[in-house]
Amino acid sequence: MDLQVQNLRYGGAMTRALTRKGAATRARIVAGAAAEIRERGVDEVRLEDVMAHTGTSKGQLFHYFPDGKEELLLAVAQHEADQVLTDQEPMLSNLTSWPAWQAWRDRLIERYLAQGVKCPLNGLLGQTGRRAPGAQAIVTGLMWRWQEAIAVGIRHMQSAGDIAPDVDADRASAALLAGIQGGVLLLLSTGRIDHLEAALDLTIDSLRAGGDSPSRA
Amino acid sequence: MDLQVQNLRYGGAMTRALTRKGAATRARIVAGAAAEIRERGVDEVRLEDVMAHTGTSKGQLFHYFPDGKEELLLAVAQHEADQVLTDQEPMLSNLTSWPAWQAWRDRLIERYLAQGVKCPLNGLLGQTGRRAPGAQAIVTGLMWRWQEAIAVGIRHMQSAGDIAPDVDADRASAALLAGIQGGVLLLLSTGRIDHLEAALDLTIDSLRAGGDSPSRA
DNA sequence: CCAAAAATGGACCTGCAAGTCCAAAACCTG
DNA sequence: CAGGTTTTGGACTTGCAGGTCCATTTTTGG
Repeated sequence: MDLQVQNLRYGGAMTRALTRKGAATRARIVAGAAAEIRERGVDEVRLEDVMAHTGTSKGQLFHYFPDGKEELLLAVAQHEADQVLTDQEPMLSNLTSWPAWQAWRDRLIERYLAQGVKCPLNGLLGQTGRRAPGAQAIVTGLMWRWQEAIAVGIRHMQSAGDIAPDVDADRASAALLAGIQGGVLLLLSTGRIDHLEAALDLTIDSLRAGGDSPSRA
Repeated sequence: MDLQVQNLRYGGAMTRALTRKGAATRARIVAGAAAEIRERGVDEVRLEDVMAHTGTSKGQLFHYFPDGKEELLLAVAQHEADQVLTDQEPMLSNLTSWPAWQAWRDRLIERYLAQGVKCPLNGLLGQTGRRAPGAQAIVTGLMWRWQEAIAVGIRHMQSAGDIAPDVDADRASAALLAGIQGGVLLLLSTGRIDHLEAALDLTIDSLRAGGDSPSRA
């Protein structure tokens, strides 16, 4: 029945019977839409733009995304969310020494500096987030994975004696992630990278110094 | 010529000749639109919704906002931006002791906890931000005022000897603001207030402890 | 009380972008 | 190659939200 089938499941229903060619087209649409959205913002992108940019027709769009724009945006969101973490590798998974933390920090700065004002997820959160219930889940999942990766790094440093053992890794990683997100947000709105730098450096320095003074429960 | 006139200027052109009644109607539209947007999100709100919610007609909308939706959204953004800082008073302008910082922190938590998922500015930034050039300026201005208020608080604490003098107030306030923004963003996407709490508490604690170890230039 | 200006109501227009439909081509399997 | 399935192209429909327009009412200063 199914020959070269690639089941790509997202929300509830699964897509079936995708030919190799079909899968390629589908991927091309997602990638093209993602690029277009990064460039112009979510609500500035019409389906027609995606068609033009990817060399596809309306029939194809609705063939691969029967629920239309919403489903496409969901796929794009997933695509972009995965990209965010991938872009931080292998640093993010190797926070095992202070130079390694520094390298990760540098990668983040470099990446967002290059990206500039084009943040796909902020837009997708704001706009897809309310419409599609699934987009919320995608972003939440990304944040959770991100924070957990940081927490793993902190715990590793603790086990090596480089971070005080009384630091709450979960709270510290939550704070650091918040600083990153806010830094990116401020980069988006003000165009300056200062906040991201300051948040990263000060929070990491605080971990280095003595970390979480448990003055609060 | 002009009797009871209230000139409300925003971007370039100024609105002229506003009767008392007119000003009231205009204010009612802005407030109603803001409420509607907070409730449903920017792109879910149609002009018709605003009309229904404020008891106005299309003629009125375009009478007070000749440039249509864009101009209205700009006015709403300004309205909401002002509100953000107002909601933090008088705490934000009185960061003169550690209990005062704590009170400010508590107010922030309380406020955003109550507000929950309804963040007007995030949506307005994402959607109006790209369209209208002015919206970007509004948000930037808000962030700048916010950060400056925090910096003033830090400097005050330094002059009182409660924060180490080698702390860079600008960098520290930038980091704290980033933590707040990220915390709110994460509240929006995950529904949990943990990140905001962690960012606030850890950053303030770090200021309390010894602050900015100037290991980096 | 009058004339000018502002405020209001609501019918109407218009463009556009999402979504529908179907017929033709390409493709796979046996 | 035959028959079914997937893929593709593009014309057509549709709904709707933003914006225009003007006629009517209200307000205002003198």
